[in-house]
Amino acid sequence: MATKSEETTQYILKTVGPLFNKNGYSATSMSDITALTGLTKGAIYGNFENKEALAIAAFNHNIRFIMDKVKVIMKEIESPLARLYALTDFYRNYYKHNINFGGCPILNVGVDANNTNPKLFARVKEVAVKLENSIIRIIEEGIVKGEIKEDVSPTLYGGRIFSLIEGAIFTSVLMRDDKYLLDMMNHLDHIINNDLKL
Amino acid sequence: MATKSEETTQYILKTVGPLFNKNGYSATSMSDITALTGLTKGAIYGNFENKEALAIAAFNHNIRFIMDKVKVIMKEIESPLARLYALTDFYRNYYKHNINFGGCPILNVGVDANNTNPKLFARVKEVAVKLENSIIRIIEEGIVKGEIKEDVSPTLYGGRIFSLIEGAIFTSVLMRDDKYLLDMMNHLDHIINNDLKL
DNA sequence: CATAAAATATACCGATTGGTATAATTCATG
DNA sequence: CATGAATTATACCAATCGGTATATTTTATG
Repeated sequence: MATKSEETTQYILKTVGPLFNKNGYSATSMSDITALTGLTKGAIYGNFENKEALAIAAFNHNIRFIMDKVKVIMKEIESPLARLYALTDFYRNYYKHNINFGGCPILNVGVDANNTNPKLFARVKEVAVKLENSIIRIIEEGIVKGEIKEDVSPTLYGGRIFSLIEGAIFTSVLMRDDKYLLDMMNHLDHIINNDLKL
Repeated sequence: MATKSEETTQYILKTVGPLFNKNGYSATSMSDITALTGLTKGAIYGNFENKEALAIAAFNHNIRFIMDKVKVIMKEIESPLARLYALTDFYRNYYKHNINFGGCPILNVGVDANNTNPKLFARVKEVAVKLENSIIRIIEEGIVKGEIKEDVSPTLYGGRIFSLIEGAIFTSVLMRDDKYLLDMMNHLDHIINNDLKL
């Protein structure tokens, strides 16, 4: 049980996470990392194979950082429809909670790693599919439980809701204004009420 | 009239445009640029002050490359409502026409330059606002011409449509599947028909 | 508290980075 | 077609890049 090493590993990840999320892979140098963490290359390379492995680990850490909050909220709610409304509420608060963190890791790394870092990009895609599927499963469950219309396509609406959220995060982070995200969540509530809700 | 220099300038921009759009600012080196163009540093730095100025010029070139196509389409159409439908049709074809080009420059550079390159980021924001405003103006004109409901907020729907499009492009480029973009344009048509159309 | 192992720091590596001074070449024009 | 100006190529710069070998320090344990 390498306690000390595991501690520094976690310290590095939580410190470097926002840095990678804000600056991207190429714009983040190992010197930036040693400077911000206050550690030396020995400590970094003692715990991570190379920069790429560190970036992937940091991305995973960032995702868990956000998704753990969602899971806590979702665990309390059994109704699929209520879970969808909870999702819009979660993203209503997303901007103010995540702007200093650099916005959405899926969006940032999805754009950043595309065409430049295949391994990192593959991991982002994996997480995106997972997230999309979790929305799809909520809708499917809603249909089974008789809360959502039977003729609704879970895959179609799952992908649509995912795109819709990412787009609104992008615009709000770009414009430095959460109004886009807030309005989109109103629109999403409207979709739930009119298209999904039975 | 510096003809030769202006020719190389344009050649550099059209060659380097897709490179910057796909790889981003930091991941694109001057060596990449000289290699791809077949020119030397003398030619590059003879026509552009530095890498940053070249990246901004490349972004502007990329934007014009796409927006010129939109303008050509829009010029033929006088009805605001018809112009909105033409917009959804334009983005239905967007993926297959732009995937080799690297997707949407506003999305890519908006994410890439955020927190890392203030000048480039300011330019992206400027273009995004301009694009958003052009959608807003279509809606405003639609209200004036009695094609769109009077109680519709042009700014709200302008921002919403912008976010919606960018989000769908992101997901389609991430997933390497244009189904997200196609479905979102169906959804956008639905919004136009139900929320906007009088 | 001695000791071996684990973890971190130090010093260094070749390669590449963006950028520049200057040489060579191509260009337009009288 | 000679000539000066505009343009591009060459050779080089210090700084930084990601990464590594080794020395030092810290840690856990008998």
